[in-house]
Amino acid sequence: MPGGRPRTFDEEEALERAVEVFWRQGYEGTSITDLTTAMGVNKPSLYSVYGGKADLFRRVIAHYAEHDMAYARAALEEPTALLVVQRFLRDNVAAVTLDDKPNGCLSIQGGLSCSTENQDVAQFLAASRLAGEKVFADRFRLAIEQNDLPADADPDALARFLMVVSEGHAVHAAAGVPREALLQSAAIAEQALKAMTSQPASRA
Amino acid sequence: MPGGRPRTFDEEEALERAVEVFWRQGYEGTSITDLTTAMGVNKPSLYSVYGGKADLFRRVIAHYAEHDMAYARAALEEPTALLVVQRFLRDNVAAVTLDDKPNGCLSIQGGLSCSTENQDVAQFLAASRLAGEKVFADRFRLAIEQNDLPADADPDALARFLMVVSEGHAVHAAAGVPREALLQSAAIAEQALKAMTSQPASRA
DNA sequence: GCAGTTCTTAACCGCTCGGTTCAAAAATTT
DNA sequence: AAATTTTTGAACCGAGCGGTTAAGAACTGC
Repeated sequence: MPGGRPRTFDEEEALERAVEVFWRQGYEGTSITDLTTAMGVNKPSLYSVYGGKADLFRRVIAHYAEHDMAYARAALEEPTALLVVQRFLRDNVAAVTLDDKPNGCLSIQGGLSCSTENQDVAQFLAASRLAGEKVFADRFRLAIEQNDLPADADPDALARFLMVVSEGHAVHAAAGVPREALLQSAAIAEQALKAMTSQPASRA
Repeated sequence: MPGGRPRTFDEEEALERAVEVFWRQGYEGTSITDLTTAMGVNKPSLYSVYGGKADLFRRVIAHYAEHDMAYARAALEEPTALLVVQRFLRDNVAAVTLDDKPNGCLSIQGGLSCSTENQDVAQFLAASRLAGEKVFADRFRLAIEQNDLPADADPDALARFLMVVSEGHAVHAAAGVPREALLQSAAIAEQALKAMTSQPASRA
C-alpha cells in the first residue's frame, strides 16, 4: 500500500559516515551540518530517520561497538588468558591506527568530557567502557577456575590494567603516534601480564 | 598617575577557577558564560585581562602544567630510572584522583578531539603530551649512559609505555574509577618496567 | 571637587546551534 | 493518468555562542 519517493541515501551507509564524524570530532564538536554534509542526508530526513543528534549518537555508538570493536569480542574467545591479552592488545593497537578510519577510539574521543548539559553522553560512554572491562575480568575469573591463571591472581586488576593500556593507546593514536610505536608499548604491557600470570604472582 | 576602579577578582585566583572548568568540561564544552560565572569575572574584564577564550585556555594550560603537573618534573629527578617510573606512576594516579579537583587530566580532557575549527587546540594538547614523553625518554637515555638501565633497553619505548599507562589512568579516573583501583593497575605497570629494566631485557 | 583612569553592568553584534515547518518534487499504486 | 505516499530543499525558529560597545561607578592624584 505504501509508495512514496525513495531515499537518496542508504540508512546503514549514512550511519557509517556519521560514525566517522563523531569519531573524529567528538559529540560536542560535531554539528548537525557536519553530519548532514558527511552523511548525504538532508536535515528533515536525518530527524525523521535517526531521531535527533543524541539519538543518532546512540545508534552510532551501537554500530561502532558491533563492527569496529568486534576484535575485542574475538579476543575474549582465545583459549588461554595470555592469548586473550596478547590478541586484544595487538588488535586494539591495529584498530586505533587504521588507515581508512580516524585514529583512536570513538568510545573515548566521542566525549571524554562534555558541557554540563551533555554530561550524560560522557557518563554513558564511560559506563560502556567499564562494562567492557568487566567482561575481561569475568574471562580472567574463568581462567583462574581452569587453572589457566594462578589462584591468587586478581582478575579485576588484570582487566583494569588491560583496559588502561588500551585507552592509553587510543589517546596516543589520536595524537598521531604510528602503529609501530604503539606495538612497542603493547609488547611491554604483554611482558607485564605474562609475568603476572605465569609466576605465582608477587604483586607489589 | 594610575587610579581607576579596583578589580573585584584576583587574576591568579580566577585563572585557577578557569582551570577547573576547562578540566571538567573540555575546551569546546566550556562557554564564556561558564567561565565568567565560575571565575567571578565579567565578560569585558575577561576579554581585556585574558584575551579571548583561546588565549585564556593557553594560560590555563600553562598554569596547569606548572602547578598541577609539577609531580612529573619532581619524579624525573629521582636518582634511578626505576624510582622515576615508580614515583611518576604513583603520583600520577594521585593527581588524577584528587578530591578537590576534577578527576582525570586537563591535558587529555581539555580537548582530545575537537570540531574542525578547533583542531589546533587538540593538536596543541597532543604535542605537549608528546613533548613530556620525550623528556622521559631523555631521562632513560641518561640512565643507560649511567648503567642504570641495560644498554639494549629502548628508552623511547619505555617512555611511551609510561605515558600510555598514565593516559589510560587519566581516562579511567575521568570515568570515576577510584584511586585504589588505579593503584593496582599502576602496580602491574611497575612490575613490567621493573622486569624490563633490571633483566638483560628480552623484548617481544 | 575635578580630571584622569580603570573596571563593571547591561545591552547589543553577527553567527551558528539543534530542531521544525511546509510546499514542491518524485516515486508507487490502482 | 489520478490519487497517494514519502522525501526533498529551503526557509524559518528561539536560543546560545564568542566577542564588542557604551555609559556609569569607583578609585587616584591634584
